[in-house]
Amino acid sequence: MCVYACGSVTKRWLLYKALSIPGQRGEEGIAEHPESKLRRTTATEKEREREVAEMGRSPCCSKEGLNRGAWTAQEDKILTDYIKAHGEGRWRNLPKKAGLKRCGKSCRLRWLNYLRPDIKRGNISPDEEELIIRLHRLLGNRWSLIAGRLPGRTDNEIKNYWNTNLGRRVQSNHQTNSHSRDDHVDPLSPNHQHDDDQPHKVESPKYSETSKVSTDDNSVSESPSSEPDPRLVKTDAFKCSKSLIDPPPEQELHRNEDPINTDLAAAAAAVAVAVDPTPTGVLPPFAWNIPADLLMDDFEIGEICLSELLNSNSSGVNNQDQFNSNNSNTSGDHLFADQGQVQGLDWAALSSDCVQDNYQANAGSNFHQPFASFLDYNGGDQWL
DNA sequence: AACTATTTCAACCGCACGACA
DNA sequence: GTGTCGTGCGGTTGAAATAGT
Repeated sequence: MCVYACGSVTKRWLLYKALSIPGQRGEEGIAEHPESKLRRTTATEKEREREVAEMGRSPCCSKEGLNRGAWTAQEDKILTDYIKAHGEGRWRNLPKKAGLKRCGKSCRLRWLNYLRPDIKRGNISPDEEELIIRLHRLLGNRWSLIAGRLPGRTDNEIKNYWNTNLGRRVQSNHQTNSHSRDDHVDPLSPNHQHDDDQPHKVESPKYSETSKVSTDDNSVSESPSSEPDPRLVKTDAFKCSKSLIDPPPEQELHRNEDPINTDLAAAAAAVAVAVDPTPTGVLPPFAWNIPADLLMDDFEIGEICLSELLNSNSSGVNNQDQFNSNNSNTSGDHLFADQGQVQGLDWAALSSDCVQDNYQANAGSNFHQPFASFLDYNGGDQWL
């Protein structure tokens, strides 16, 4: 348990520091926590690594002789200089070439989460916070997708922010709401006055409990009640994995998760990318698995079959061509409807920047209102 | 001031995917 | 079809910082 670890281990660590037991880590000789070192070199761990290696899958790097833990300024500089000179990628070989005693994975993480020049520093703004909440409502714990909508923010940062701030607030707000449903105020809705304006003491659950909210509980963290909001998005259940691409057997679907919410989440994730594809945006493969009738029923998108939207080329250059090509190739068992179903569709509207224009120009004639709101037009200039 | 409890967030881990041989 | 590699993702950990007593 984290509580135990944070308390007693820290105590022993302070004692350890006070006694100045020598320990070296990194080039600046940062002392490593004695227990963490113990933990990381247990026999079972080594055995597991060996087992994995014997099974044919080598570990990402040999962990012996590598620095771990916090990065030093010198290491940062070496990594930054190397990437500036040679570019990103080839992470496995990077440490050796750059002269770093680090795992390639660690280098990648350090670069992506900390050293990248476009990283935005500083606190999460109220606007960003609202965006995170709304995106989380749509996407669940798809941190990388959420981060993709927040320029300069990393998935790790957002994940941490959610786990330490928002998740807890969402949970406590939900409890508040369930006690006073009649007032029709959603404290986390975009229209609600921001919490920063009304500081209040949040009933602080133990940290470990907060973590459990997003991990052990298979539902979205704001919904512990017995009557989940049907729009809510499940979290763990729709991790982008093969299980979503290959439809599970019927009984599997009904095992322990709500397939509707699972598919809605997939739809939401796909739409979030498809509507405004970024250079890094990719169309999630599980888009293929979304039943068209389900989408039609739930989002009332009229002439537009959302599955077409989901399968539209994220580059958005010529979606009609892409559609035709996809349909004629019949490469997969995807869910394209009859092409006639989408006649009259403004293909250009499916490309990134045109969605907003189209909505404004047609006032929902092509994009029916529920769908438009699903895409989350913010009422101003800001689109999700 | 000293100690303890709690929170934050960078880093780590295992797993899964796509590409390729 | 299979195995390996390179990469990305989400969950978890724990050292350090901060708040509370």
